[in-house]
Amino acid sequence: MGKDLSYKDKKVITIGVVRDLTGLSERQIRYYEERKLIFPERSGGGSRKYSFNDVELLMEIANKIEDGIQTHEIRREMLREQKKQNQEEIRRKMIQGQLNAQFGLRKGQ
Amino acid sequence: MGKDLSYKDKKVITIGVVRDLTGLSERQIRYYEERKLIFPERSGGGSRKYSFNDVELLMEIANKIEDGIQTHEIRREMLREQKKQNQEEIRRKMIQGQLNAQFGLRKGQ
DNA sequence: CGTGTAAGGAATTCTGACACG
DNA sequence: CGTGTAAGGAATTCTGACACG
Repeated sequence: MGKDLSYKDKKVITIGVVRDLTGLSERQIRYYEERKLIFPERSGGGSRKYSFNDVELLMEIANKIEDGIQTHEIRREMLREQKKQNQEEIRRKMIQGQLNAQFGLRKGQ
Repeated sequence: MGKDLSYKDKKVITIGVVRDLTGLSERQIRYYEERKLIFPERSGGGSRKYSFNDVELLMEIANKIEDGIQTHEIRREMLREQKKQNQEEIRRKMIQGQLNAQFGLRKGQ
């Protein structure tokens, strides 16, 4: 149930490493969070922790900003994409439900 | 040429996160480095950085130590494994070389 | 041998603010 | 709006050493 997100989605990278990986400034990285484009986790002491996916996302964000797109516009784009993907997932699950009802695949035993 | 080591082998995780991920103490993690079982990179300021592969390796090491195997013995095991893998790689490359010679596949145009 | 710990210092990160434009 | 920066503090990490066993 759900794919193995083990590496790419695990939030383990501190902001300094993200800075080195992306070439962005820490200021920029924190600002994109403030604008709700990126959502790091926090360590017990409060340090931000990012995933490799976050790193890739940050680079996409940086590209769009260079193209003059504003953060709130980027945010809308991202929300739209997400909604589309959620609906796809719902559709898949409904189809799966139909199949299970038809052929009676039960989970557990 | 060579596989895409992009995530699993990238050294981006600081020791505190590795501690949380493995359940080992920082002392243990540093000690296994001292015994040449693990090889983190260093940031500019000198902080250790580990890969997900390192994290997995550390858990294997911890298991062996719990089984009473000493670090120098673990080290020998690892060297043996490495040597075996290197030889496999050499063999593969030689075979590949033969095939290229036979069928004249040239690289570049 | 493998690990805990206290010690002191250095690198890292955090937040809120002022600045520019 | 997006980003730089100086400021002060807190969390993180580092090394070398002493301890136990």
